[in-house]
Amino acid sequence: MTTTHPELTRNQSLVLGALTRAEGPLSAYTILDKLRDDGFRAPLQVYRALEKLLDAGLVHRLESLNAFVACAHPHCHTQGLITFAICEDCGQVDEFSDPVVQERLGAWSSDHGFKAEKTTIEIRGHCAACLAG
Amino acid sequence: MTTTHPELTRNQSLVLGALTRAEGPLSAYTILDKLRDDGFRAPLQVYRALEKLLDAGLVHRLESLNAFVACAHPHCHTQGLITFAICEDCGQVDEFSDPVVQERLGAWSSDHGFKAEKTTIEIRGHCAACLAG
DNA sequence: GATGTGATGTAATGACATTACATTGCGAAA
DNA sequence: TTTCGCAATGTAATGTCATTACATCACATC
Repeated sequence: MTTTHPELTRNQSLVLGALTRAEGPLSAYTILDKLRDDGFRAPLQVYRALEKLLDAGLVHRLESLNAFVACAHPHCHTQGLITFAICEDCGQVDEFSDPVVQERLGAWSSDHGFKAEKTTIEIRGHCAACLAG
Repeated sequence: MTTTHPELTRNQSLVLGALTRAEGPLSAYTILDKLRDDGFRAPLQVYRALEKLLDAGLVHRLESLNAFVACAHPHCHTQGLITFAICEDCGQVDEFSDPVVQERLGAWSSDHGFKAEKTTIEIRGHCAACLAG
């Protein structure tokens, strides 16, 4: 079994490349600036590519930052519920998945007849490296 | 012992009032529009009031909506970690706190030497009432 | 009365995202 | 092969969210 992503278009590859090279989240407009030399001119070119990459699970959106980051585990199937730990000093993002958290939030939803579509968990703080500084 | 909030200024009271009357999240600009008749003219008047209300724990910011909501439990002390369940149909927001979730995220932070400052958990979906619709 | 501080008023700008519409490239149906 | 349809793309304009900069006011303290 392989996780077959649909072939990426040129624009999608460029955006994914920019996010992968950057070791941290980028805003759509920052991506746009990085891709000017590749012919990008307008925000929509970035947002359209991001939409597909998000659907494919290759990129995540960080709601508390209004920014985007390349998935740390692009080979795996889309995980269930991902938590992001974001360092406010260096910008690094750690991505992990806790089954107990997922189970507890799922239980609340069940108990309340709530149908969850998308769950965001983001921890803002300071990573070990920066604390050691 | 009582949780004494500093007295609210006129602008802060107006903003809190608008959020309390609205039974759901409001954007800063929506609040501004609602308070035109009370003399509000500029976004900053709203954002300044929101800042204090957020600090006091009387209002929450929903990151995935870029909007604000009056706290459902304004009498209690500031809770630890609050999860928001947001209905995409009716806009209603449920607010709850799960100690196990808090414990698990805290454990991850400890394990990784990460110092959490602020954690966001938001579940977007459809509430029971709207599903019954 | 002079001074300092926190709240307020106003304008301008910056940052993030979407709508609207024209065009292009390419595969399938005729 | 031509035509049709559709997805991707290009471009401009606009909408939405948030902050910076600076002037003013209210009021307590000295």
